Amino acid sequence: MTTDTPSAPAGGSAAPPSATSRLRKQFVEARRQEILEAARSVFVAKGCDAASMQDISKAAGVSAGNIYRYFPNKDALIVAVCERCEDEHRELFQQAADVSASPLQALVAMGEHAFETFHHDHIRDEIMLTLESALVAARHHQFGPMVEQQTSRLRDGLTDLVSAAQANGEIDPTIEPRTLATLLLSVVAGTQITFLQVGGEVKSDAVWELLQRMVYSLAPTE
Amino acid sequence: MTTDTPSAPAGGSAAPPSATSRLRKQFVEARRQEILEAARSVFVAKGCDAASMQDISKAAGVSAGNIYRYFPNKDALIVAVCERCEDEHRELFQQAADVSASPLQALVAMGEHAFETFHHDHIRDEIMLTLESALVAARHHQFGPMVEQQTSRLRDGLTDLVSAAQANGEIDPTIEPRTLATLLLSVVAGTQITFLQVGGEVKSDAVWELLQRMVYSLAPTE
Amino acid sequence: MTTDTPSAPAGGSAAPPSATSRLRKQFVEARRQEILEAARSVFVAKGCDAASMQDISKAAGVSAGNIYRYFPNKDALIVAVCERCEDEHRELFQQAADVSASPLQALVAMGEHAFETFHHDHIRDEIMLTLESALVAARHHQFGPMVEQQTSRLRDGLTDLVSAAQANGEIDPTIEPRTLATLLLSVVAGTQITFLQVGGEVKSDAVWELLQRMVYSLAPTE
Amino acid sequence: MTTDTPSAPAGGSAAPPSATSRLRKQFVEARRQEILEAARSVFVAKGCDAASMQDISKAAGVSAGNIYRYFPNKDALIVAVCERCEDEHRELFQQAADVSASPLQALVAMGEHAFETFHHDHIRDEIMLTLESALVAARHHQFGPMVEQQTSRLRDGLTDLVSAAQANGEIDPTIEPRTLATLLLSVVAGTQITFLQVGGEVKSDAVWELLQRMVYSLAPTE
DNA sequence: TATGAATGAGCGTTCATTCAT
DNA sequence: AATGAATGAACGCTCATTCAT
Repeated sequence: MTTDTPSAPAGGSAAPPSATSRLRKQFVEARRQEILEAARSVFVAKGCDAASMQDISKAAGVSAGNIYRYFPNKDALIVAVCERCEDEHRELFQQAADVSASPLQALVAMGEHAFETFHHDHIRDEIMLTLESALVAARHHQFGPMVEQQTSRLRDGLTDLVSAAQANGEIDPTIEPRTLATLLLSVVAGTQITFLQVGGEVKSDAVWELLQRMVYSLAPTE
Repeated sequence: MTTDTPSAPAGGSAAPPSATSRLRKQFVEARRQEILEAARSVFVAKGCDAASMQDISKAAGVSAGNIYRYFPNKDALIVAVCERCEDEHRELFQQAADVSASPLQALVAMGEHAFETFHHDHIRDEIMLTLESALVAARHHQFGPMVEQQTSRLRDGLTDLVSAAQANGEIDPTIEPRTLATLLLSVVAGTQITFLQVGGEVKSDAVWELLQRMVYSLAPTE
Repeated sequence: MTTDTPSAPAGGSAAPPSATSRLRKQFVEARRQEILEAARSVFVAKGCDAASMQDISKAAGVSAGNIYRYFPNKDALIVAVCERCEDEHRELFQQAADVSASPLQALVAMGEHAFETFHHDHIRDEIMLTLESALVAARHHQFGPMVEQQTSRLRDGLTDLVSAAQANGEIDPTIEPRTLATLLLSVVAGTQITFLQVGGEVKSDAVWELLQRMVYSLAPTE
Repeated sequence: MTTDTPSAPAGGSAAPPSATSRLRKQFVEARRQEILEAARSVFVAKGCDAASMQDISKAAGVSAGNIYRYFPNKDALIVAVCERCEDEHRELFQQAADVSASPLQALVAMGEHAFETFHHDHIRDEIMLTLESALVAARHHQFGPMVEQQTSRLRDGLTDLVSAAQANGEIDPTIEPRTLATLLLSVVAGTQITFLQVGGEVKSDAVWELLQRMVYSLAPTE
């Protein structure tokens, strides 16, 4: 994660692109992503509030002032990092849905994926950033809705899957799809919090096994 | 040359000190609570880190410096606020356990209570404070023991209840008690997050109904 | 409240003054001295700047606000403490002069006394207060002469003694009395600084022996 | 000096940092020295404790926060100022030793130098800073090693010189070298204090003459 | 484009001082 | 006369942000 020149393989140092505006745009975007990545790691390590622009600039290998060429202020950086997190989550869930044979299998694949993350190296940090993100969003929300709720979109996707599973005869059709979607989403989020609070002692795999059993119990009764 | 013992000696002449000191102590405690309440609201509104002592002092209607008469520093304020929250939670859960006839009923009563809170007036604030608390604890391990202990104790209580329910023939004994306890705890915490993220749109009661059904499906198979 | 005759002022703070203004005045003075003593010990322990009024009030066994009945502000306290130090020094030196048979013997007795202090328990603290006092005086001096210089008076006394010793045929009369007085004074003050800087390693007695020898070498040559 | 237009720095600092890092480094070092000089004058005028970073920043013509680019905290500033003083002293003493023919001559040259300083323009400031430094060191043992080491080194040097003079037959060999070294050091330090206390009235040259006579009296008896 | 020196506002905290009791 | 709660102005220090280079 050290600073290296991302886009210019040849040449002495990080030379600014000069030729076409297209190249410049690529360069700018690449630099933006570098900074975003650095900010993410610092936010995770120290918290959004405690992280200073100096910290981020050091992690990104650029000067502090230069960050302001790519983001108008620190808050924008925070929002951008949080958004990127959500994007990643959604993307991964989408992939899980795509490769599955049936709606229920897709749901299971998503759960599998979600609970797999507990074995990641920096899962604690990831969780903290997620919580921080939720709090930031909630606070802004409190004084007036601000951002398109990405969580809602995720929940909508799950709801659709549940409906499909019901249509497919895999889940009891008398269950309200949105309710089950909410519950599933909440188990994942909740296990994260518990994990954070009681440390690695949580056996996330066992929880996932049990959750699967409980979901399967919702199969339609003949 | 220290002061002599301020305890009231025999005789009627020294009447004022005891009476006034009693009133004073009440007053001091009341002021402490005022500050605590103010701090709580500011922590919720801006986050523990972003909340300044000035903010709190304004909300409490005292000078900033004066807060230090009642709390040694900001961290102590944070801890005090979080502890008060946890105390309330634990107390309520304890009550739920006490009035129940069987272990499973106690579990259900607790869930009932937990999901009832979603109808509280300031539930959003409560949730945000809970998350704040978890984040603060996770970041600074100085506060860690406090929260970890309290969460662990709650989880231990739930685990015991699940075991008892298994012994009572109410839950499949092949299930690992701690795993089910973790899952239940996580559903509650997770529903809070979801509630925070998607707003009042979440039908917490329906989630609770569904969760109950899923738990009941874990009854021992004959 | 029960004790009526506050005739013993030094026995700890006990009785409020009630009857005559004469008694009241004694009481006030006694309290003043108590506070002064407490302030002195705190100044010595923490330095004049770092010592807070709270510290002093605690050491004196009175409330912080009450000190202001006896001293208009902290600076006045500092000045009063420093003055008292000087008074003590002068008094002790005076005693040494009184009991001596000849002027030279008086000088030696004073040196004896001065170097004896290095064996006191809290000599380091005493020295620090002396230096602090000198600095405070010098600073005020810098912006305009303020206090009668008590050091000058001491030096005058020594000068007189040297003159007397010369008249007595104990010291070479060609030496300027004031110069020798200054040198003697400086050796004492200087040894204090050295003592402070290099710790207890300084053998003050040996220095005193050597100084004596050097002074005796100033006897008149026949 | 009050605040004037910030874009036109009054006094010495004029050159903005230019292209090469070499020039920049020079500029940075120059700024460091400016701040050090300003700190020195403020420390002398108000005392190390009472001097605020605001005072120093005003005296240096920079913002308070900017000082922290050059010194990590106030303590470091104090140490740097004191160290600079000591460095100057030691260097001058070393020079005196180098140009002397015999050990006794070296001692005399050092004394000559030491007493010459009383004719310096800012000798009062120098003395006050020396005392400040001693007090700070005595109070906070964090600075202790620094000052103690330097004073000890000086005393060691003097002790060696005395020994050499004894070996050279210039001083009575029955005298303990360290004791005489301590006495000489103390006379210089003590004269400084006396100078501070009684003002310019002290005839330091006469004291020095007398001290020389007393030292010469320590020559070995045939 | 990129730098990093510089600023200014704000942080948590302390404390001399005041004043109602 | 004495208290101690309260204040307000600093304190040392940090940091988001700006800007001349």
